[in-house]
Amino acid sequence: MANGTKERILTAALEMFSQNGYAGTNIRELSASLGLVKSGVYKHFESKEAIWNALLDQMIAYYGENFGSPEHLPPVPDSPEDLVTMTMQMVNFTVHDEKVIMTRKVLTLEQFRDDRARNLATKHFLTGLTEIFTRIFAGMMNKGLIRRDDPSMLAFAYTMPISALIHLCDREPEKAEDAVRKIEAFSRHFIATYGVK
Amino acid sequence: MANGTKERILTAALEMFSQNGYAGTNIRELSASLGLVKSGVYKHFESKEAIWNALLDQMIAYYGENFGSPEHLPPVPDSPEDLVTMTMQMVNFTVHDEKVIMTRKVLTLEQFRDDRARNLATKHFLTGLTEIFTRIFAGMMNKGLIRRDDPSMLAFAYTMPISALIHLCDREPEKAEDAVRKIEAFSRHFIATYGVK
DNA sequence: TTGACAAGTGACCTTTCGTTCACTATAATT
DNA sequence: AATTATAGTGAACGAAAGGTCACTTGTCAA
Repeated sequence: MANGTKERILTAALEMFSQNGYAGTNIRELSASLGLVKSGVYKHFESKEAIWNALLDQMIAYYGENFGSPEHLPPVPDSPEDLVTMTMQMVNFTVHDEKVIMTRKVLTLEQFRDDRARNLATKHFLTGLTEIFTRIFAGMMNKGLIRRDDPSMLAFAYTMPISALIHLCDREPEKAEDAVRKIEAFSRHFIATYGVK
Repeated sequence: MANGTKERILTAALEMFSQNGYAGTNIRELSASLGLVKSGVYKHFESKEAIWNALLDQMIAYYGENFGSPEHLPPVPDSPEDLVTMTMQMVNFTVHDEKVIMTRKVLTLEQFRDDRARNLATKHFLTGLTEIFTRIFAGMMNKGLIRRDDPSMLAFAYTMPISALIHLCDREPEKAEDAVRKIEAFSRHFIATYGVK
């Protein structure tokens, strides 16, 4: 006993919420997937909503630690090819990491119902990505790698098409390979457009 | 009697599904919002799933008629400013039309559960938009308005940031004005980048 | 006028849901 | 050794879900 069941419940909840949404998930299945009976869950959480809130706490904390913090910023690329490489590393991680995939799906499914999910979704899908690449592009402009321009506009123009293809991977995983290739092609096209010759 | 109740049910279903999702919607509330009792709904649809399927049929047909058909393509702009104007017309419509908003939300919420919703979501959010603007940019290249380049790549690069901000409007309607302004700024930046001088 | 039918009602059924509770087994504490 | 806390069980509960059915009512065709 006493074996991190609370964590296992949260993991299972993430999995089920990301597949069926909050309303489409029931405690019976959730506990069964952990090999225990549904009342056992209530020894660790007082309600379904408490599970949801704890999961959101965890997601918010995870995001803050891994994406929201300034010290976790990727280094400024040294060459156009470096930007492509760095981008593809990030993309390959985010497209294949199960936990990150499920987090995106949950935020997608609950963004209209829960305020915290709404806010985190906007960070995850829009402002967070843009902020990271604003710094990157500002750095690359200083290094003379890309033409001087509004770095936040470039970041927006760069990250949103990539984000759209990441969403496609979540929706149709069998298209993931194509999507990743398309991202790389887009990245090269982007650097060809904005890079200095 | 006999007053298009079937249509009214579908309208109410679109509204409720787009707010609470399929699983989060119940027939009692749905019928109550139409001023009738839940068994009345079953005179028009044999089950909740039948409502869902009919709604999807309707959404697919609507998309085919208004976006998927070649004859409904917007004309090729005659100037860079024309592209901005046309874009903002489309954006202002899509961001404010209740039915279109609710359709996007439903597709967002059910894309992981229902195959037809999945396919329509990809069309709606990705391939459909890209195809339309591929033709537009090809036409603009022929007119010498923008530099020769891969039109489908440009269409992708143009539509996805716009799409991301449209999703933001769905998620946080109070930010809609800002988002629309940002779309216009992006559109101008895009044409400044790819337009011939 | 009557008969048929479509549309809507209200009571009811079954299932499933989230949640509670008395109880048990185990491990740690005193 | 006795006690206490923790984690888990299984039965049960009330509410809410989707769905059925006998019945009523209004409309129109024969």
